[in-house]
Amino acid sequence: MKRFTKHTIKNSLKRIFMYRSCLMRLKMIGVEKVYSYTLADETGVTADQVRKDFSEYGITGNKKGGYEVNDLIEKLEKIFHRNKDHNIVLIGMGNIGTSLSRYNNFIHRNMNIVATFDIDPFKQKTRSEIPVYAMSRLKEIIDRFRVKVAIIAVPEISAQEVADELIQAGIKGIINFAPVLLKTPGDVIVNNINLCDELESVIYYVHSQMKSTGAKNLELLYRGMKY
Amino acid sequence: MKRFTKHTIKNSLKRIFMYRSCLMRLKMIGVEKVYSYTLADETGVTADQVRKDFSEYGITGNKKGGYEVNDLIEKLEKIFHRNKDHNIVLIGMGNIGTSLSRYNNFIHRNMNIVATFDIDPFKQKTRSEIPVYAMSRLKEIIDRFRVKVAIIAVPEISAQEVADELIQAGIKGIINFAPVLLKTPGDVIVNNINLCDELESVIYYVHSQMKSTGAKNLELLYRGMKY
DNA sequence: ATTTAAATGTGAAAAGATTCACAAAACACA
DNA sequence: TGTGTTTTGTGAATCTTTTCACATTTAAAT
Ligand SMILES: NC(=O)c1ccc[n+]([C@@H]2O[C@H](COP(=O)([O-])OP(=O)(O)OC[C@H]3O[C@@H](n4cnc5c(N)ncnc54)[C@H](O)[C@@H]3O)[C@@H](O)[C@H]2O)c1
Ligand SMILES: NC(=O)c1ccc[n+]([C@@H]2O[C@H](COP(=O)([O-])OP(=O)(O)OC[C@H]3O[C@@H](n4cnc5c(N)ncnc54)[C@H](O)[C@@H]3O)[C@@H](O)[C@H]2O)c1
Repeated sequence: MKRFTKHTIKNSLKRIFMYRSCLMRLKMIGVEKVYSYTLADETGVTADQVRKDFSEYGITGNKKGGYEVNDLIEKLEKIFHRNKDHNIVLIGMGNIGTSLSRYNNFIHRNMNIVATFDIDPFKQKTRSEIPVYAMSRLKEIIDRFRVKVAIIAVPEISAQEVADELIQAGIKGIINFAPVLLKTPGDVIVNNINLCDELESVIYYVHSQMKSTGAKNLELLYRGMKY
Repeated sequence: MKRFTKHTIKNSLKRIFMYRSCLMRLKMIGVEKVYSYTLADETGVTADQVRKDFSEYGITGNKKGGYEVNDLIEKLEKIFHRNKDHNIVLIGMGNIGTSLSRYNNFIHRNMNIVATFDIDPFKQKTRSEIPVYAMSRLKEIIDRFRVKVAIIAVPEISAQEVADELIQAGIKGIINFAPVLLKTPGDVIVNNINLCDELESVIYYVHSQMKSTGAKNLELLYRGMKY
């Protein structure tokens, strides 16, 4: 019966990524030293949690002295092998694909979209910094740039088909913007981003809050993490 | 010390949204009846979990007979007061903002971006289906359309400032694409979408997997939900 | 009408995540 | 050098989520 395995990223790991991106920001504005509660404050978790997370991943600071920002970033980079560049491909140069291809923050974090692909020959002629290739050249480019991670930004109907092609070409990780759950082999991770669902959940929350001032019903559905 | 409350949406509620969008899709392709394992299969969770979630929200089906798709959708709509339209505003008509403003799926799910805003006077002249207003008209429009939810798609540096203006104007829910944690009062929910972090976590996963074939280290960091 | 098979629905058990609480370390200052 | 203060690091306790297991219901088959 088992068709595929859905990998869910541990909460603690997600938070570690938050800490990292927060540290980069703090570094940029000249902060040199942080305490567990500094990071807590910036990321919306508790200081206990920050320390517990660090403990889980074997990251240590200085008793009383907190953590050196540079040192901490370096430790995280090492643990997450993020010191080298990563080549990415993007499939589907439509609305969202084009905007993602122009997103500078990816590059700032050593993630380079080296090539994009589209079936539409018209899109392939687009003047853009990153080349837009025909789908027929997928494997060639993926091999050449040793790409392991891809972004899917094609319509829902084509998403599974494109995922299959990508996996065939050796891709091991996918960020999927199409609102479908892709079926992939166990060794290929998929991270689905469903913006409609995200927006709906906010609407739902706002609605619930407006209805029940008594927070009785709300309590049931939401958990407030205080700090 | 407490500055704000971070609301995290319950996992079960997120899954309920997945079930819903999945049911809509199944309905479109003509499916009339589903079982807990059908939904499990489509959404990547276990059948037990689907039933447990339904149980939590008081949704029932027919023993042996599964669930009627129409009936189930209706129950979800009722519970989530999603039968009426919701007006949304979007701030920042740059790369991602523009692509979001053109995203059809929002409308298909009764979420209408009624107006967009930008400080750049040039952007305000853009020919687009949805009007682009100056920030000075924020409160006026939000009041007129009774908007409660906003999308922030402005640069990191301006995000907090824009959030403050929105809250001033009566907004109660925010989807934030800027990679910063917004500080908001307890009754305003924020859903942060951080695409860099999402992409990084995929890269991290792929890397770990390639290093440790023994799955020993992996086991520590990822949890595989089978079904 | 009776049996069989296939689902649901839900307490109870297990696993996982968060918070608590406090000992240990280290800095500051007398 | 010693005393007080601040912050880390981590087991233990608590709280939440998921999985298990099975009684219950119902549709279909005989
Ligand atoms: N626009 C948004 O803001 C937004 C937001 C969230 C999710 N999405 C999702 O992202 C996907 C793309 O949305 P969009 O608005 O950019 O759509 P779009 O139609 O503007 O772009 C889709 C692109 O994919 C290309 N394409 C189609 N089939 C292909 C195939 N088999 N191989 C390669 N390329 C192919 C098309 O030529 C087109 O350029 C959809 O699944 C949508 O639901 C979009
Ligand atoms: N481009 C992407 O694919 C992408 C992906 C994820 C997240 N983001 C994030 O989304 C945000 C926008 O990214 P972008 O690439 O669209 O940037 P952009 O520069 O293309 O667009 C930003 C827009 O916001 C407007 N703006 C700036 N300050 C404003 C203010 N105070 N009030 C109103 N409008 C203001 C600008 O005029 C501009 O039109 C950034 O925070 C970015 O990190 C972008």
